[in-house]
Amino acid sequence: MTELIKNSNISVDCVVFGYDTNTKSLNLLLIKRYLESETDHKVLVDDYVLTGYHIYEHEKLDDAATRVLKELTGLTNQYKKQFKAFGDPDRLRNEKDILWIDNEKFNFRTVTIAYYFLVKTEDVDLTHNKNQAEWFSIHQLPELGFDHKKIILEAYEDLKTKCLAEPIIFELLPNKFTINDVQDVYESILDIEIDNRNFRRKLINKKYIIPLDEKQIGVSKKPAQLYMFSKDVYDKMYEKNYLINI
Amino acid sequence: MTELIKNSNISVDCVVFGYDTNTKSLNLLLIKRYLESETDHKVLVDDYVLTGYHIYEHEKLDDAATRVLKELTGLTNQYKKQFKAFGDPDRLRNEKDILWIDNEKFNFRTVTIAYYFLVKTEDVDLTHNKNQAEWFSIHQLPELGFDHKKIILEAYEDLKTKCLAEPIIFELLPNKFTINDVQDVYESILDIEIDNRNFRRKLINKKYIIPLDEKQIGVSKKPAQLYMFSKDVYDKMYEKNYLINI
DNA sequence: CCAAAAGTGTTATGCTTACACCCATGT
DNA sequence: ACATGGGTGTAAGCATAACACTTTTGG
Repeated sequence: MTELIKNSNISVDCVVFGYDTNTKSLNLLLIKRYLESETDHKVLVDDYVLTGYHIYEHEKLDDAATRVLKELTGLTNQYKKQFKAFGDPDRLRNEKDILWIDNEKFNFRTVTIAYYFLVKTEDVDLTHNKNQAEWFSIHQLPELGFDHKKIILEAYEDLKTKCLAEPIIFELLPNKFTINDVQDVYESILDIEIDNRNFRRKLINKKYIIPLDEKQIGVSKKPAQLYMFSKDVYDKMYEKNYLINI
Repeated sequence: MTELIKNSNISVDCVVFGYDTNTKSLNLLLIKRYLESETDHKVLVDDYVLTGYHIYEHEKLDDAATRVLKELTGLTNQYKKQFKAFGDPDRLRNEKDILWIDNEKFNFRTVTIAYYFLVKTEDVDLTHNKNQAEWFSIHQLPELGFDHKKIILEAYEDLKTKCLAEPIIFELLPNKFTINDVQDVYESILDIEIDNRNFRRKLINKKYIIPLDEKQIGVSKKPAQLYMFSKDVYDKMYEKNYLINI
């Protein structure tokens, strides 16, 4: 199995952003890290971390990230961005991290290549996952191990910037959505309020936001018009306009 | 010397962008890679690569990049951005790379953390550098080893995007510059033409572009007004305006 | 006085922002 | 009929884009 030789000092870590259409909230998928002392059963470590793993000797970085996401969520083909490498020699040297690493036997000096993924929480089935994975609101994170708080915050900053410039927002929405759905996602990610009339006009004017011959069904109030996003149209009309905005 | 234990499978590579005010061109600093066969003196490898090196066991990634830049140029405190990690298992496995690595004895599976730096070519003294470093126009690159062409192109794309959104352009200019100098840098980086009247109005209206009581001297035609960029003013007035621009 | 680069103004258009009420639907 | 969220219009201000000539200086 030469395929499975690990590079013990290089890993990928995955920041999994999940948007929940029901609660209209941006969430983060974290896994539990728990360790008891063998002698007196004292709780040594009890917090959360990002999902991640070492890269294999013959594996591309992107493939390692995709593998790690798949193991946790079963999902493939999700939007993925490699956004930063973290390699501070002391990044795994907090007290709890040292206890954990003694137990798990990996390298204290591990450089991690951090990715973030965009998924819909509804697509993830957590009922029988063995990692005790849970969704947490981006605004109410639990205690985090390693340097994962830092990684998460940097991923979030990158996401905020990126969703202003590229149509990644639609990765977090179902294929058919209402204008207000889109507004809700922006408001959740950016943590701002947006004027509905202006937002609506702006979006409807985009040629790649295509109204469908369909309205919401099963909704208890006035059903809203559904739209789809056409990546084809977007890609065709897209020309970098080089607007200097400093 | 435990400080100097190398991580033989992790490196940093530095894309050094240099703007030459005289030729008004964006350049790249590359070092020569040359190898002859010991037996018949046939030229085995003769091309250029980015400057880079392995990281030391107790060294931060940023510090490794800074060290590498300093060794090549003598410069410190330059604008620096870690923009991507490259870790394809075959990234160092072209024919010439294999010959080179056999000679230099490092790991075929090296993940490199790529940085780019912004410098002024006039600040770099290449007259007695031992790496045979040379400046090349970003639009006329020589043959490049490893996956460094790919790394350079991705750095350049990132630079183009970033200079539209953040005032990094001034890293490439002297402290005192004319409005036309700034326009020249934008035109060089973005490879576009900009209307001088519109550009001038736009820049002069920025509060952080401060006119000095000085004009160009030693210039053979009408001397232009000099300005400076105030990072303080910029930072103070800067508020993220969350303009959705998709 | 000439060459060269610096510098200047106007108009049209489109996007952004601010703002408050009516409408359609399911229950 | 009513509660709920969906949906609509206008005006002001600002930034952008297009466009060509005059001014200043050193030589």
